[in-house]
Amino acid sequence: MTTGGPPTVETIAERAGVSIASVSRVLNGHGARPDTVRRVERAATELGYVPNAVARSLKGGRSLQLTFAMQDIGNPVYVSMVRQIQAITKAHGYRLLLHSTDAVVEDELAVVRSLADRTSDGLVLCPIRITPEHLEALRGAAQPVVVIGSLPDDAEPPVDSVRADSVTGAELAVRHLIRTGRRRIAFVNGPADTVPGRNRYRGYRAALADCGLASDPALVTNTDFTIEAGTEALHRLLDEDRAGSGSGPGRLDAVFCANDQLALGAAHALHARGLRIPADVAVAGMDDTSLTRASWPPLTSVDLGSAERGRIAAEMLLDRITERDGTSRAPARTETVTPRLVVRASSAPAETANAAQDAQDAHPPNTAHTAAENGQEVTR
Amino acid sequence: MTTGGPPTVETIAERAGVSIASVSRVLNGHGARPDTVRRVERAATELGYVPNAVARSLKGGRSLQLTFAMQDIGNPVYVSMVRQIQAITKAHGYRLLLHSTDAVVEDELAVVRSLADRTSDGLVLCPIRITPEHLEALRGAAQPVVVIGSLPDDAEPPVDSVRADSVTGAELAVRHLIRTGRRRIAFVNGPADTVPGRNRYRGYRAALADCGLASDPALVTNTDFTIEAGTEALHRLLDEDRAGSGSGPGRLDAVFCANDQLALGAAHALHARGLRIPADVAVAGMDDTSLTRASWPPLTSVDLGSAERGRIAAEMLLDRITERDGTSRAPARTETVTPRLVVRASSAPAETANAAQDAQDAHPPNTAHTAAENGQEVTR
DNA sequence: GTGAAAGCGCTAACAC
DNA sequence: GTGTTAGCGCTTTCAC
Repeated sequence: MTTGGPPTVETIAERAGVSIASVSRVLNGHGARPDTVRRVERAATELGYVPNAVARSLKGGRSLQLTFAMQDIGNPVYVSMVRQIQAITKAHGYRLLLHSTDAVVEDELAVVRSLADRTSDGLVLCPIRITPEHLEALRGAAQPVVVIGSLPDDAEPPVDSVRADSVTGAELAVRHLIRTGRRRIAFVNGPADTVPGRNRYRGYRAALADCGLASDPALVTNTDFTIEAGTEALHRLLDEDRAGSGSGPGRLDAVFCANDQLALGAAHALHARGLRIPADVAVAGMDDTSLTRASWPPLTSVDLGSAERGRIAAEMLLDRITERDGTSRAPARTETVTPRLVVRASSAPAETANAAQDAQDAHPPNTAHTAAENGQEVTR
Repeated sequence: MTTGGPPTVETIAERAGVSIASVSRVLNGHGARPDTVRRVERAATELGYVPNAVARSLKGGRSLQLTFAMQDIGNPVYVSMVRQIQAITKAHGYRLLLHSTDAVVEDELAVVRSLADRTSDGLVLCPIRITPEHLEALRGAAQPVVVIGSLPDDAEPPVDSVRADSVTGAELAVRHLIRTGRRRIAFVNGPADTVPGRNRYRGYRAALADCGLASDPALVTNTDFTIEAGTEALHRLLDEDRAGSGSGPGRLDAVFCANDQLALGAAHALHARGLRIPADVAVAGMDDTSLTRASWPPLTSVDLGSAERGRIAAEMLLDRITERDGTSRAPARTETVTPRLVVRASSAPAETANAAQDAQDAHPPNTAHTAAENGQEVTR
């Protein structure tokens, strides 16, 4: 008999005068006599019945939940990923579990291992760094995993992945700065011992070399990915640049930064010194976060496709999950998202900067031009 | 017997040569003979056993999951809430489900009702607006709910809630602007038909009145909570202000904005017109999001405690959940978070602004002073 | 088309 | 202490 708790199939069955099997069938639309359908639906409505999803999961072997794990949701890059992932999982009837690892490796591994607790049908993971332990954990994952980031160039990667092409991205930005007349281009990079740090530096060097410009080590610096660090780094570079101007070809005329936070920090340093952006120094960042529009002048940035990576990761994950119901398992895929330069006022050519400034009075320079217009610039 | 699937208590029991009950006891630390403990733990380790959390939930009646539902994670205010909530739920052994309602009322109601599916042990809800349907749904919620926002001032509110005091918050900002010498203070507000919109306007009016300043309707405007809307709104106000300057006491010397996005937009308009911040026009926003430090000069803003509201909401929810194991149900609580003014360079006094500008060359004006210093200013 | 019954994996009485 | 057993709420054979 039915107790005082929330209604269950049994409660409905009693009320409708049928068996619990019929209740289940009607509720899942598996066909029944019209009369039965009517009585069950009536009872369910009257009792305000809501199926117990946990019991369903246990029986069905699927939780209808997906997990997204990243360092810290405070980073705008992850915010755009979450938005995409959330939208897609929701559209497919999955709930989204959010997990912040706070950049603790052990926590990342724990997330992968906890896939075995059947709480989640799959995982999108943004690791800070891929260690051998990661690879082992991924290989033994109890549920499908998609990694956002760069897996080692292995013959057989353990899981699907989506990566940004930050080498090309950095090249795009630096070429753009050169093409618009800049010659002494500083580079404020993040930590050197990370994959993004290395790749963005490679892109910077490559673009300079391709355009026949020497790369001056005094113009490159590494620091943390924060606004404050960017400000401090640029003050330092400017001090040194001024001090050594006797030997060098003159003051720097552009700053390329490894992400938008650094670029904003750099812009602050320039403002504080009374240097004009872009008339005196052009500035460009990476990631094309919402900060680009918060900055004045609006910040040129390279969109490394954080939203798109989120979307692709979610889709890959859902593919794997539906695939599993099928037969064979396809080999792991690796997708690379094409970067896109978004030009805004912070990198307008120096010669036309003043004219542009006047024009801004009427039309604030929020209009962005993408690399589509100058796609041919991208050679690689 | 055991099939090829993932290991279960039964698999372990067979391997350890004990009953499944003993396995369960050992795994939950309920005491057993040392020998039994050893054998079970050994078997579990060897098999890489991970308990099925879904089965546990079904048996235990708790999912160990909590839900946070808000409009859109893209809004920085929600990001700081999520961070806090995530940290607290994690510390208490709960997973966090994220739900974006996209400001669709029907979706918000669905979230509340879906608490009956036992997928989540509780909900923190940030509704865009509280309708009678909301109240009804909240009253019948199958699990504890905490609302972040203003419930109607009812004798018995349906659930716990945490609210910001944006009336006082707006007053703080406007009083600060007045105290630092501003007299014609414009107000760029969000939509007028929302609770925040109404309250911020009340605070603005109250501060002006208290200081004996007339409030000029021509200085107040309503628009959307976006950067672009802020830019457009301020251009409009400036145009009108200039046009009617014959009758008015002169051009506006400060802008108070109902959130940081609007304030950044307003700052863009000022920059585009060549007006200096804060020398010509002071700017202040609300919410104290990360955008305040992205702006140049750094933006004065009122911290309405989004992080703290998130923290309190999560704690209230956990209280309710543990309480339920106890006896009686305490009446619904309502907490109000005290706003805090964070003064940055965008609102430095006009007279000293130029001197301050020079000082910034050495020390970028990132140092913030909180209302703690001038707390007595808050009279209400 | 419908009902009886098994079983998803686990925990907790209950007897021994 | 330990094993047997019931049962959380649901879906799905399997007979009828």
